Amino acid sequence: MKKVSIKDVANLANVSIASVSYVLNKMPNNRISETTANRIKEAAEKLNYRPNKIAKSLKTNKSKILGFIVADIANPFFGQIAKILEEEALKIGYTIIVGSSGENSEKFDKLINFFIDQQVDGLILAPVENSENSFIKLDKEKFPYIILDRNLNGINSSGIRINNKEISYQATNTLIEKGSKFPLLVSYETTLVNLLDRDFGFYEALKENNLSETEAIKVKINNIQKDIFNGLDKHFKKTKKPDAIYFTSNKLAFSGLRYLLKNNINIPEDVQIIAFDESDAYELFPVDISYIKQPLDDIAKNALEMILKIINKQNTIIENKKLCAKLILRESTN
Amino acid sequence: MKKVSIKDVANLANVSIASVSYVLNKMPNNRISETTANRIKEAAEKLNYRPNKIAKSLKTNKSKILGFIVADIANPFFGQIAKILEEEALKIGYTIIVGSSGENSEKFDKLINFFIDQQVDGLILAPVENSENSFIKLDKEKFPYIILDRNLNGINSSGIRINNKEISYQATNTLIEKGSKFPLLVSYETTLVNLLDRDFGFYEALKENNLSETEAIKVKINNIQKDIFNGLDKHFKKTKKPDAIYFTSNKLAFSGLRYLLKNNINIPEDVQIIAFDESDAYELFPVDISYIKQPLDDIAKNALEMILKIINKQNTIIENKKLCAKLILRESTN
DNA sequence: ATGAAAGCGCTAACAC
DNA sequence: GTGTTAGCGCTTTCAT
Repeated sequence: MKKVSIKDVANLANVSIASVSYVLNKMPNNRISETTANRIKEAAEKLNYRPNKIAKSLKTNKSKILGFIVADIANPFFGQIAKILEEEALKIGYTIIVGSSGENSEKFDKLINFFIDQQVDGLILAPVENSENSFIKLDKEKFPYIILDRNLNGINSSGIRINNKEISYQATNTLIEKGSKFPLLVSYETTLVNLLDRDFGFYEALKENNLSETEAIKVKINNIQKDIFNGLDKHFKKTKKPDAIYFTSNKLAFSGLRYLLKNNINIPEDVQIIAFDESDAYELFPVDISYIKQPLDDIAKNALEMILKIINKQNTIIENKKLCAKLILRESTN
Repeated sequence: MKKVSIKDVANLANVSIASVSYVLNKMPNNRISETTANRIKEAAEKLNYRPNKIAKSLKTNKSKILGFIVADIANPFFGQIAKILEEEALKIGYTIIVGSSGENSEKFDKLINFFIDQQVDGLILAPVENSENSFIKLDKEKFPYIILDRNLNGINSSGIRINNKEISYQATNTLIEKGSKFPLLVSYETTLVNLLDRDFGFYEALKENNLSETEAIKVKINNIQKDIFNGLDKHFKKTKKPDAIYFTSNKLAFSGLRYLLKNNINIPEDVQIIAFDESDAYELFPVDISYIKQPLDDIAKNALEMILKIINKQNTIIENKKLCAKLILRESTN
């Protein structure tokens, strides 16, 4: 069963391939009479003609493929965004290819190259630590890309992010309002600015309320479980135990809650909890956890819109969109 | 900054484009002397030449892109497989594009068409209910594809699946051995054979042990939470309450465990639990849940291997690989 | 050992 | 209103 090409359609309809192309691409139709147009459409239908996108891409120099590089596609946060991205892209004839960097800057760079070789029209990137060089290269080649979710020191590119600092401030303030005197921060040991902003928001709230800083638990990104168990163990063996915890990511909350569960620490009586990110998993925890809900849908849709603008050169200036996360209060904060 | 093409490399190296192609594709090297080869490599390096895969695809009629259609990429089961698939594919120069059907046969068919138009070399498909026609069409066009995870009545295609019936039998048997007299089945109302097999395994174990069948809870795929809450409510208000539950998917377990938690039903004292699929979420549940672990890594790797074989016509017969899931026993079964 | 050239399927400028 | 044709960047056959 040979593939049918534009030539076959032209033959059957007794027209030139140019006419077929014109009709099937719905060009401004002062060309081609309605009768021939119909003849062409019928022929295409009859032969079940499927235009070859590869050939089209080669000619137009547009692949209509977008690359999306995340830290880990198996993380529901990125999974959810990928899903929406893919659905929205499909509607306008774009395809998304996804790669997982695993927080590794070499893999990250390799994926970028692979995707560019694949002739993607643009990239949506969630940077990893030490990936600055990848961005410098992209900028030098003027390759269309945007940054999603994260932030790199010294790299100023268009991107979609959320109000990390403000929402963290708000979350911490809430903990304090509800009575916390010794709130504990559990966050990453990182240089990623978006994550550091979450810390800043926390500390700002402390300062504002004249609370002294307790030593935060700073977790290595590839040693989450252990670092958290050890850290919490230390804090909860003190006489002055934390009475509230702010987890700056779903994965951190995950391990942390597990610790609290195993050690019979009561929420919210002994400690209040607020965690960044929504998670299905919270539903299986005995206490409904208060959390910060990111606008995943908006993030994905805005990202798509922004990268398309850049590809089509409707945007020459650097644009930074900051979307608003929402604090969802439940049992774990009274 | 114009893109550099094979022509530019040829010019700089003072050779024909054919020679460039030969050298860069590492053809059997009785052609081209080592000196010219080096000259070409240097030129390519210097110009930072990146072969255009689109052009190559057009010529070779191979896109090196594989389509992967799942029910929901945000479901960790599929997310995990997608991740491994993508990583393995990358190693051999293939790209994976993923689509989510949302259990909708129309969307499923649309994605297939979209991916074929995209010139994918082959498809890895997780069928949805009533998607038989899509497969009949694919078979008619002899388009390379394999089926993953699921099974459709009347469709006999190459695929990767697991021992649903056997492992379900084993799980149920375990529940009974540990003392259950009234095990309850919570599964889907579906025609998907792989899921029905899980039911069969359950019933077979009952029969073998001369236990009478309790009325199973059959959940509609788009109304999981409600159906389960209502179903369990009914069962736990009877005098003859279930003393063990077998959930045939992670999503079912999810809602079910939530019910048990909210209603203070003790595990394993009141009911034992076994659930299909691993889940991070179980880690936040007060009791460690026994579960059936699917060999995700093997599933993905075998799927890739199998579709490649079919694409390269090394396989003309229909091959069905059945991988073995593993029962992981923890607290919820004593 | 190397080059010339055809052609993959399409778009779009140009010709009539 | 419709056809002719160049050419996108590459692979590969055939010639030399």
